[in-house]
Amino acid sequence: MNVTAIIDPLNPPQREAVTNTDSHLLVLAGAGSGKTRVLVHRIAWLVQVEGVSPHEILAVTFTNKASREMRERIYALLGSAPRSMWVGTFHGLAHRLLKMHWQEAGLSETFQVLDAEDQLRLIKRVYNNLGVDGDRWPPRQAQWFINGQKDEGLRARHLQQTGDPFATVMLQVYRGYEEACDRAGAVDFGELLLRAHELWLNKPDLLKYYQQRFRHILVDEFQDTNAIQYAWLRMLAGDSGWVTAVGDDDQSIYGWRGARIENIQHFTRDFPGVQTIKLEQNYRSTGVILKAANAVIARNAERLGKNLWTEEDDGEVISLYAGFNEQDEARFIAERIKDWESIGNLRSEVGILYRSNAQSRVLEEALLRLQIPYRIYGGHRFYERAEIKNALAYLRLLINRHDDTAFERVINTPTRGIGDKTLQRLRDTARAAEISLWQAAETLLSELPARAAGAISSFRDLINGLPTEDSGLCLHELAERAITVSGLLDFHSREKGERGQTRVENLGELLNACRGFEPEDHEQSALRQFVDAAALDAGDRQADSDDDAIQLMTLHSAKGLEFPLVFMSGVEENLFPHKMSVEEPGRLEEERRLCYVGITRAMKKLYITFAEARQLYGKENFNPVSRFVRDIPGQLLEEVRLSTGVSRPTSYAKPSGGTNDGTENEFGLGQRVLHHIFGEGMVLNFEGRGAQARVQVNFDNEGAKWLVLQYAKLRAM
DNA sequence: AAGGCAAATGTTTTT
DNA sequence: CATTTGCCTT
Repeated sequence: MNVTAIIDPLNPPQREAVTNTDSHLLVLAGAGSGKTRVLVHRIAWLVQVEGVSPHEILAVTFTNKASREMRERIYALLGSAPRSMWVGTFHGLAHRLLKMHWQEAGLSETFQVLDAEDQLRLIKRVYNNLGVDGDRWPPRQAQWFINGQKDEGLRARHLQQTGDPFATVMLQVYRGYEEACDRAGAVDFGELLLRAHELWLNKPDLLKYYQQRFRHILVDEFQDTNAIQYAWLRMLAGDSGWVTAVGDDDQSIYGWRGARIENIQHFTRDFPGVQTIKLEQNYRSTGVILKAANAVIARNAERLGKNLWTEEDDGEVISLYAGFNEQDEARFIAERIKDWESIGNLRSEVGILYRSNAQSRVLEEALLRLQIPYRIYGGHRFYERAEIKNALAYLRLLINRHDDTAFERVINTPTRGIGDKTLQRLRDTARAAEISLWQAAETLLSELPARAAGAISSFRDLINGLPTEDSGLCLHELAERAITVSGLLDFHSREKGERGQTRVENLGELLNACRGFEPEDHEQSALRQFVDAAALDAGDRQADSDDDAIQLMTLHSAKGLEFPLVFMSGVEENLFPHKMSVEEPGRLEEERRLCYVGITRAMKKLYITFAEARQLYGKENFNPVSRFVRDIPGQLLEEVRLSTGVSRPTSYAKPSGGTNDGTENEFGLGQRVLHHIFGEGMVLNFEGRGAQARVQVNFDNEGAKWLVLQYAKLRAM
């Protein structure tokens, strides 16, 4: 195989990052600087030039999407699929380890992965058992607490008892939750990492085996690693493994969920002789966009320091638009998109980004009005939908009758007359006798009232009567039987409104996924592997990528993507940076990095928009433009002038008829005005007529005020 | 067991 | 404001 294919498409620092094999490597890869390319080419280099066996390589990412992409690109470059290489997410690899060594890890062979929803349910049950008041201590807070501790590698027994009532309750819940998980053979996401770490900690022989095996460890998005992931990596590397960490401190936006940007510094400290390589040449954006991004991020104090540059031209300036409210902002965006389409561009080349999901609504409405197809990211993903989880629960019961999470989920779905009372009895019995709910149901059959007993025994017969893994049927046939015989399909189809139909469609989609599923190994049944894969992969948010649609998403989910045309919307103080983050400097820096991420998504043209007035949670807010916009040098920005005579949104329309005093002609909505005391501002709203006519103005320095027109002596500007 | 109503609650999200 | 949740009723 030729070396040139590996290194020819690389610039000098990329080449260095690919070929340097005599030290640990820290690759600081700016946005759009070809980081995945470096990872993939480095793997190819190791295999084809250095003669490293794929067997000795472990590459780890954060998302399934990233690991899929890496696999595909390795395959494309090497021309073969190296089966023995471990490529996956932290959670996926940990899961794989725990499956292989379930005994050593102290798990049951059929342990189940809990997703966030399952976890919360279980926590609520622990609350019930312990008699903890859910109103005083919201279960979500306990979930947050537990996950946070696990991210740090801490179990309940590691935590100190303090006088703080909150901490005391949380600790109590954490303990109860750990017990409940153990009893149920359930493992949450954080637990996967924690257990995998402890597995090596407690079984030095196993650790030694993996240390000797994985001589080369490559980590993507290193800035997003949390404490336990870092500890895991460090342990695996030992004294002999070579680590390549690729990341960008400027794109660390997940600190709030445990990611530790400091791991980058720790890496250079903990691994002797780390070579640091910066990738600063950007292949994505115009000069203007990069200069703006650099200017914004430069104001962060805690940086390793990088400056993106490009060989491309400056390109178009960034357009800044001040909408007088969020509807106007959205309308502006939709109109610019119409322009974009009208000159023959694709809609899929456009991304609309926002800080929080709540902002998508108005944007959607505006797009709908102009009949622009869009796709919105976020919300529930495929394997998180109720109907899909119900179907999977039946499949899980097929594999393991003692899967209590699954049992609870479908014992009465579709409803078969097993109420809360019966279920609580099952739980109590199961807990007292340390048996599964399934077993408890068997035991209680004779004691339960006839109706409940009948329902339970028919449920048992139903599950027992379903074809199993070794029935010779293939995966999708098994699944189809399960959802039809159980009555689940029927149940969901009967749901009223559009919902029933979507749910049936989704169940059909699930069968499709079964049909297309390719099992990894042949030791386990396809069914088992499918159920596990579903637990670890939430599924793509939307399947059909062939239709040409605008992409709407939060700034967070935009990381890693790029669009020729980008709208960054709602760029206002208190929204972005979010008001929850402005107090602490550290959190503000993260917001700034988020802004940097947003700007660098744009390839050709960037619009930044904000609203002078915004309805949020039923209250009107007047926020000044974001400080981040002020950080962008003026010559890179062009303020889009409001067209005169902006049409007034219907919600503001006054009752027609009567004489008009002419104010509407003099001061239109969005009109800039000057007041002798308050200075400059923008007209937001009108009220009343004649002598009572009042006008609402958002002054640049004084905020929004209502003024009586006849006294205010406003001058149009 | 389903429907109706009041109350709570509302960054960011992957696994 | 609007959506979700939990509690209550039928």
